[in-house]
Amino acid sequence: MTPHLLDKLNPEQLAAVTLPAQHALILAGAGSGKTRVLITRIAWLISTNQATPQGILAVTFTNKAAKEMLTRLSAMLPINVRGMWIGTFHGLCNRMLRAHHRDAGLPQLFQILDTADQQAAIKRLLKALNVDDEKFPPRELQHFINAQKEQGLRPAAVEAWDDYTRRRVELYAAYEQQCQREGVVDFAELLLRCYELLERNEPLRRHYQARFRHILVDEFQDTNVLQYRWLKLLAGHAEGGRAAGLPQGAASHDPEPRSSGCIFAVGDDDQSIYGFRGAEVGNMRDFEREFEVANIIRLEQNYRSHGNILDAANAIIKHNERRLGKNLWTDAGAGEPIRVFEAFSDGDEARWIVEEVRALSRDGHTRREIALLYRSNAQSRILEHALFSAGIPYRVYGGLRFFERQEIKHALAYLRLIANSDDDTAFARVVNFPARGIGARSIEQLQDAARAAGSSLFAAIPQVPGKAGASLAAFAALIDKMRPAMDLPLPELVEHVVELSGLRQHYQNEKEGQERLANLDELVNAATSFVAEEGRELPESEDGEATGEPTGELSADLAAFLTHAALEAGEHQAGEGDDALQLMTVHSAKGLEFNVVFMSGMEEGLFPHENSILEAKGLEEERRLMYVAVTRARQRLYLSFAQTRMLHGQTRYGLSSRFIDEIPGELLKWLTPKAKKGGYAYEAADAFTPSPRPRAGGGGERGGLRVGQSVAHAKFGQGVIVNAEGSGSDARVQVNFGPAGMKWLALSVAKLEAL
DNA sequence: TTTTGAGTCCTTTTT
DNA sequence: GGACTCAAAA
Repeated sequence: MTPHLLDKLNPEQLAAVTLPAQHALILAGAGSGKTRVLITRIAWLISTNQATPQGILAVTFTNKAAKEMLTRLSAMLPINVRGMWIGTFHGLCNRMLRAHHRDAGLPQLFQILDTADQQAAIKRLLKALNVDDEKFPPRELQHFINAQKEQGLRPAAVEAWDDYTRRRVELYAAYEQQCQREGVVDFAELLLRCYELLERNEPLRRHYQARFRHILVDEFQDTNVLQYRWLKLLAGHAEGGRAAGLPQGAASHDPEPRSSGCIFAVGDDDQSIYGFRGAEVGNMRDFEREFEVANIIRLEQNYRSHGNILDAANAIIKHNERRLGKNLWTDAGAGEPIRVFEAFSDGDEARWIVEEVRALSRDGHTRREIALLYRSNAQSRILEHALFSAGIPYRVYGGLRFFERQEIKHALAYLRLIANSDDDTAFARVVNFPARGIGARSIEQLQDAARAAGSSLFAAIPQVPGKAGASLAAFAALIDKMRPAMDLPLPELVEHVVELSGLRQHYQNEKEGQERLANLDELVNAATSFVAEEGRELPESEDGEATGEPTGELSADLAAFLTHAALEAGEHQAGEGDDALQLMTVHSAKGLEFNVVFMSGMEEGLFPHENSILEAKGLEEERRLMYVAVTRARQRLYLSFAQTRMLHGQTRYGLSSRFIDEIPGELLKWLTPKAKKGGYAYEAADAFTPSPRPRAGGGGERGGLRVGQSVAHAKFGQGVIVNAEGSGSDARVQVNFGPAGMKWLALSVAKLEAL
């Protein structure tokens, strides 16, 4: 027992940590010590012998959070956390599927498709079935399939209302067959397959139910339908109606005796920002009702931010209607006001940030403690450019991840082919890369042969006659030649494959190949550190699986590495230890905190993003995102926006974000003169041709129209011009008509009346 | 078959 | 601004 474990907790935190073994819901505001409560709870359960490390399952959403949990836990307790079931939903499901791959109907070395792989697989499928990808855009189909899976729906269970959807369901079914044949699994499939495994296999389900006495869930507000059902299954909570979408109710109390664990869920409905990928805030309410949660504890004291920052966050989130309700407070002082800066252009904004960062550095702030946040990844480029020119070290999270770079994916595809030659996605990726004279026609022949034989592309190679067949056979020979290298240690295997595949040679010959070569070397390093990594989980052997398989331990290394590459694509970052400025999207900033936060791009259409402005639901999610952004800051918060911004090669004119207006004025300190809304916009009257350095205010106007101008339209009603492009007779304006939506109107056609 | 160049669409956020 | 697709030329 570690007596000082509970020392520094406040009464609410203490109550949460030491709750009896019942279902519990902790509503934890930003910075209220949520993670701390979760970790201390685990430590407390173990050190008071209420649970064994093996009896605990703790699940998070990001690898970052899972890793942190493991580190902090091992600092608290003198135990080996290695074998513990702590990880992301995807990671834990993967682990379960690997352990019971046969019961789950998967090959032992099944591969995981990331988003790009999945899209490639769908494109390949559409091509093979001769489906018009104009009518069924791969991206859209991908979303459709994932959405169904996240609802827990197999093709047979999807209700198709129209022909279009019926066809999409057919394609969904075909996609499933393809994946099954190739032995690959996409992200959503990991969860669904694991859920079905537990649901159908009663002994297995009982085994895990009996084992996991305590199930702890971080960021519960981000769970989707399927994840919630998975949790229910593990906690032995019977599902109501089996049919999808049926509200339970009939079976609200346990038919099975309580032979299983209880759920300790921690969440903050105000920080639910993953609705776009199926997260259901409603799960919090459902959980409360279905599990008859007696213990709801609110953690409202914030230990992170100064008062002004917190007041701003509270003021913003108050504009949302659907809330469980909670108000953060702090006993730290009010602190500094929130600084607001208006820039002429995105470039000016970036340069101003650079200057401000320099000043902060002079004042003794560490760069590591300064974060630069933005709404979308595309915004990072201009910031990076300015920082790079200024010689300020920085580190970008997210964006193009290491394992998503093309040269890395190519190398991994060779490795995947070695592990599983049926992996057609990997096959298609590298069969002609580097170029070896196998073009579209040869592939087509091969595909026909494969379809006729019902086999994978690789297996169908001997079927192809002639010259194409010879080239293909040479490729097959190449892969076969690589295979013995599986007996080498992983880093050497990677090195070997980079060499034999001709990738190294290829990039050496390429003009821009230097960086790619460096990345391939980095991949070897990544393999080295992966093998050396201490905290890596060992292959599960408790259920007698994974014995007697022909595959040796080394290929288990390979499989684990490939899994790591797919599941933890973002984890591998160079320059981790440096004192660098932190750049990331608001989404990836969740769960982190910094002394100083710059929130850039505070413009209507960007933040809130124009795609979400129209529906209340979308806008509320944007607002929660803003709430997350604001609450990342401990001492100082900057909000900045630009009047013009380059977006997809076009100049866009922005208004300041409504979220700035939602902060009480007395909390703000304008670093530039505050203009009246709509009034500051320079007139774009010159037929809206963007001028390089727009003048502010004044000047003549044409037809009384300019960005920020209120207008009236006969059909759509009143609105505000938010954007403009083109000139002369091509001039078009984008108008936000509020309830009637966002419209692009040609000035020569639409009759707009200036108000 | 491969390479190159013009043209198109894109972009929200992540495991 | 860039990744990707498709057409024409080597």
